[in-house]
Formats: sequence, C-alpha cells, structure tokens
Amino acid sequence: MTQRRTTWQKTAVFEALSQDQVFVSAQELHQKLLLAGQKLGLTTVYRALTDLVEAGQADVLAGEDNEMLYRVCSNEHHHHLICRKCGTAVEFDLDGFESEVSALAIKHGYKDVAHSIELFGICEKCGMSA
Amino acid sequence: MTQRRTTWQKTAVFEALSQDQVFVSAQELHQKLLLAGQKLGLTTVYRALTDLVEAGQADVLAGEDNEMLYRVCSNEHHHHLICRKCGTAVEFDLDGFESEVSALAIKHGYKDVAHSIELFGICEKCGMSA
DNA sequence: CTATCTGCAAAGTCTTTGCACTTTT
DNA sequence: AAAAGTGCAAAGACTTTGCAGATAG
Repeated sequence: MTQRRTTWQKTAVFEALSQDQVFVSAQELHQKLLLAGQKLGLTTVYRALTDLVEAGQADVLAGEDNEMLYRVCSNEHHHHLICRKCGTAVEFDLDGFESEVSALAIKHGYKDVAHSIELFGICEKCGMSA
Repeated sequence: MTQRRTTWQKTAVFEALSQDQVFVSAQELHQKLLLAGQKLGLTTVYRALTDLVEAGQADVLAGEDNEMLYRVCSNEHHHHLICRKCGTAVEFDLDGFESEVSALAIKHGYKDVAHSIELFGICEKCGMSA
C-alpha cells in the first residue's frame, strides 16, 4: 500500500479549497495559489485534488464546459445550484427525490448509480452585472 | 441569416444518431459511421451534431468523464439513467421535481437555469458481463 | 536512507478553427 | 456562380505521465 506524505503543497491546496464553499477548477485554484505567493506546479494541484477526492475530502463534478470542478466535501449528501459565472453554489436537499432515484435505479436493474443532480444558472449578482 | 444545406454527411450523422436511443460521443459516432463505410471527417460529425442540437433535434449532456454525449431529442422533457458502459439510457420523469427546481431557482434569484439531472450507473446487462 | 512527492516538459483527449477545395442550390 | 459545407491539419484547453531532482519520515 502506498501511503501519503504531508507536504506544504497538499496543505496549501486543501486550505485554498476550503476557503470558499464554491466549486472551482484546478486551474483556478492554481492561479489563486500563485497569486497568494504559493509557488507550486499545476501538476501538483491536480494530484493534490485527486488525492483529496479519493480521500473523500472533496467533491468533484463535471462542469458544463467540460472541466472538472472541485469543492470541499460537506459530508452530507446534497446538491447544488451553481452560478456558471462566479461559481457560487447554493446547496439544496431533495428529501423525497433521493429515495425516488434509488427506487428507479433498482427498478431498472442498475448498479453503482451516481446521481449528478446539479443545476447551472446565472446568479442574481452576475445577472445584474451582465 | 445563414441557412442550412442538406448534405449526405448531415443526413448520415442524423440517421446514425437515430439508430439507437442511446447517448454517444461524437468520436464513437464517427467510428460507427466509418465502419459503416461512410467516409466523413470527425470535424464534420462535430459540426453536424452541433447543428442538430441548435435545431433542437438532439440533446447534449456532459458525461462523467468530461465528454459530450449526444442523443436524438425526444422533445418531451425528461431525464436519463445512463449506463456508463454501454450508454443505454432509461428515461424518467420527475413530475414534482421539475417545479421544485424552478421554485428553487427563483427563490435564489438564479436565471437561465439548466438542470442536468442525469444518473450514471451500470445496467443489468453490463453488470453481469463484468 | 529511501519511498514518496514535486515540477517541468512532453504527450494525450476531446473539441474547435483556418483555409483551400467541393457541393448544394 | 455563390453561398454553405467538407476535411485536413493545426491550434486550444484541460488533464495526465515520465523522469530527474527534492523531501518527508
């Protein structure tokens, strides 16, 4: 088993990701870190994010424009209404829906069903400045 | 206004897409067409698909691995439970859900909200052969 | 000390674009 | 003929990989 080491880079990525509760791309996160004076490679950011996801500490989701979006994992299972401009995410639960989905999956014999129920729109703020 | 012309390539793409009610990538569709003896360029497939989407004759959706998936449009608005192996899609409606989503969007001041509610799993057939 | 990590540059995907040539109308 | 479409090759964007040098444990 290959075990993980703690490096300042990984810590930096995790902290940067934790700062705002918003979905960001690896590239954006990298930029942010550079601007903050943290000199690390884009490669490292990708690797750190992948690790975080595997460790269950971050969520991934495929954005509309074919780009991976990352966010600190909030353990609870809910979905997001994401602004496609600024990335701000509103979380929401779907009580009845969750079970409806499971029922559907079972009914059709599907296994390992991951439901990506994400809504993309333009938030109020961005709608105004447009 | 730039109008469309009817070419055998576009027709071929549309027919290939229509053959199975499944989500396929542009690349897959291109392969399929080549194997069927239809010699056309990948570029053309992309352009034809884009046109079909604009014309409302096809649906697009971003697959899990960041890859555009296309399918003939079934006009009605429903969602899909997609096998990530074979691409087979089961459609389902979400009666109450649609309005719930709209309500959410309005409540949070979001505009132009597109909801991609797609479930990815392994279908029965593929689950067996695995 | 040594397994793991970093970061550069190179390679790999999917998709789009530029441009000369062909085809529809 | 003229406008629109085709296809190649090249470019773009995002992500992954190979590998030598750096580093955590």
